Amino acid sequence: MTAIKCDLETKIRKANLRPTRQRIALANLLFSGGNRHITAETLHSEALEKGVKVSLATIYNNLHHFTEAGLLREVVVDASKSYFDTNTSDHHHFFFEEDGYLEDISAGHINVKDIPDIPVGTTISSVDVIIRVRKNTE
Amino acid sequence: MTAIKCDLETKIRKANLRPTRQRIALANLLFSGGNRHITAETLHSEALEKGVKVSLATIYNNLHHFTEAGLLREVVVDASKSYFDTNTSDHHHFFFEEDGYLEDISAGHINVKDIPDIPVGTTISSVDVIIRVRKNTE
DNA sequence: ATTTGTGCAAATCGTTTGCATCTGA
DNA sequence: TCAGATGCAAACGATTTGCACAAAT
Repeated sequence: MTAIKCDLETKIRKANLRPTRQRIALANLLFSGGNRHITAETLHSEALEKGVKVSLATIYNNLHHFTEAGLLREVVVDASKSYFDTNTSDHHHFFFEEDGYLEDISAGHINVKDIPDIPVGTTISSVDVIIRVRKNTE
Repeated sequence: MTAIKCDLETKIRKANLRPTRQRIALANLLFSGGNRHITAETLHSEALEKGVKVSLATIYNNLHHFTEAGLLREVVVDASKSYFDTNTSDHHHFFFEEDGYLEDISAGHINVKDIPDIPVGTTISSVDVIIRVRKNTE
């Protein structure tokens, strides 16, 4: 427990953030398992379930702080809510439309070739591939 | 003018929609030029500018009707607002992050290869490639 | 002591909905 | 006639903000 906490504290400190009780708890939920895709709401209820008292405002604050610090990556797949991905490396996504579930696709599994020229004075900030998947209607 | 109107009316009729004054006016704004990327707000103000009286609710209704009818395609690039594309063919997008501007990339200009297997019982509903572009900071 | 974070409730923004009224077939 | 469209205003859900209080350095 101390080990994990220490790791998280260092991680948080490196991001120039103060390791507060709530922040550590959220980091713990986010970064202790494998890769995760969460929304503010799911993280909030998860926190409450585990007895961590945090307000939604704090959830949003920290999701944004973590994102700015490069600890999270925002994934835009749904017009109505924001997803955050704990996998910040270069990769893509399956999006299961019915249940709003995301799954990583490692960058190596998709070849994006022949990207057209971009306007002078601009830089590519990311190339996002989203494969939307639906259950068969039979 | 009649020619255009007639074309639009047929288009609307084929979509099983009634060619009402507002609907025709909106279709005219959407489908008379080349390919366009619009939001509810931009379409609304454009309509008002041209003296077409339409409520926002009607704009939303019709954007959705047109989308369901396959006359428009929704593009999810920005968590805070929805874009609709008059180009419904298979293609991708540049997204200029600073000004929220979209630009088409024809499907032929990007090769997406080696798409991984999708779960049994599911079908790919679309493969969206978004190249996010930012102005250089110099 | 000073700066940063937190929680609450109110405010905001895009979008949707309910309902009375109008309009096209 | 009458289903389908429209407009308005109210409702909505996700996100944000303002501000008083609490915690970290």
